[in-house]
Amino acid sequence: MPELPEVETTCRGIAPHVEGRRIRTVLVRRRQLRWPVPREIESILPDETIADVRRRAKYLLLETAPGALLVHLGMSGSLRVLDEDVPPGKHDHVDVVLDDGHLLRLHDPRCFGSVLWQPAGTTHRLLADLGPEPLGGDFDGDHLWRTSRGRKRTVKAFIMDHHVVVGVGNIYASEALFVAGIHPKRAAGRISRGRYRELADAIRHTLRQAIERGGTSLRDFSQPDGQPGYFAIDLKVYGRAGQPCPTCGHAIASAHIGQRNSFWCPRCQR
DNA sequence: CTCTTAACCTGGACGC
DNA sequence: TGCGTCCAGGTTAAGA
Repeated sequence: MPELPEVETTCRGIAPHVEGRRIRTVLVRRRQLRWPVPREIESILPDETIADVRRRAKYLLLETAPGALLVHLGMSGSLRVLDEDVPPGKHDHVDVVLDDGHLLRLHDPRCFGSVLWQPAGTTHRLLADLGPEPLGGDFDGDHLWRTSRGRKRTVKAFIMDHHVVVGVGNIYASEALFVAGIHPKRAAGRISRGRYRELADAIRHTLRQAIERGGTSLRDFSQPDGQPGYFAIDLKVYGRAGQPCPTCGHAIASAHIGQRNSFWCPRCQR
C-alpha cells in the first residue's frame, strides 16, 4: 500500500530504532523479490553501523560506511522493528539483525518490493534518473509547466512519471488533480502555467497532510502486532465512484487512465 | 524522444 | 465450500 507518505512515515518510524545500531547479520529468506536481493549485502553489512536512514522517492536508504542498503516497499511491503526472537511469518523475506536484540524485518506478500545495494560514492541506476522530490525546493508549478511542453500524454500519467516528479502514486494523483480542479485526462502539454502552480501546491498539500496524519496515527514500529505506519486518509475522490463530490455533490466518475484506476468530479475538474 | 503495454507475484473479494 | 476471475495503492523493460 505504500505511497510516499507511508514510506516517509516508515522512515521516521524506524529511524530512532536503527540509527547508530550496528548490524550483526542480514538474513535473506526469499531472494526473488522485484529484483534478486544482491548477495553482497550478507557479506558486507555485518559489523557495519547504520549511520543514517533517509528517503529518496519511495526508496529507503540505510547508510553505512561501505554503502547504502536500499529498500523499496513495492505495493504491499512493510518494515518493522521487532525483537530478534519473533518467529518470521510466510512473507517475512529479509531481516537486518541489529546488535541490540532487535531486527528490522521486511514483510511483503506480493513480492513487488526490493532490497538493493548501492556502494558508497555511487548512485544506483534505479535512482539515477529520478525527478525532484515533491516536498523539496526543486519542485514547483513552473517545473511542471516547463517539463510538460509538447507532451501529449494525460496529465495524470505525467505527474505519476517519476522522471517528472517522484512519489506521486495512483491515489495521490487523483486526489491532487481534484484539489487543483484539473481533469485527469487533459493533455499535459495543454495546461497553463497558472494551473500547474495550483497543481504543484495541491500535490504538496495532499502529501504533507497525509504525512501529518501518518505521524499522528503512527503506531509503534517496534510492536509486533498490527500494521505499522499505514493510515486511512480521508480521500475526497479516490475509491468513491458514484458517490457525491464533496464540493458540488455531482457523482464522482471513474475510469482507467493508462491502466490505472482514476477518479474525478466531472463538474469540478476541467 | 515519447508513449503504451506487458510483466513481475500473491492474496483477497466476488460471482457462480 | 470450492473454484475461477478480477483487482490491487509500484515500477521497469521492451516495443511501437
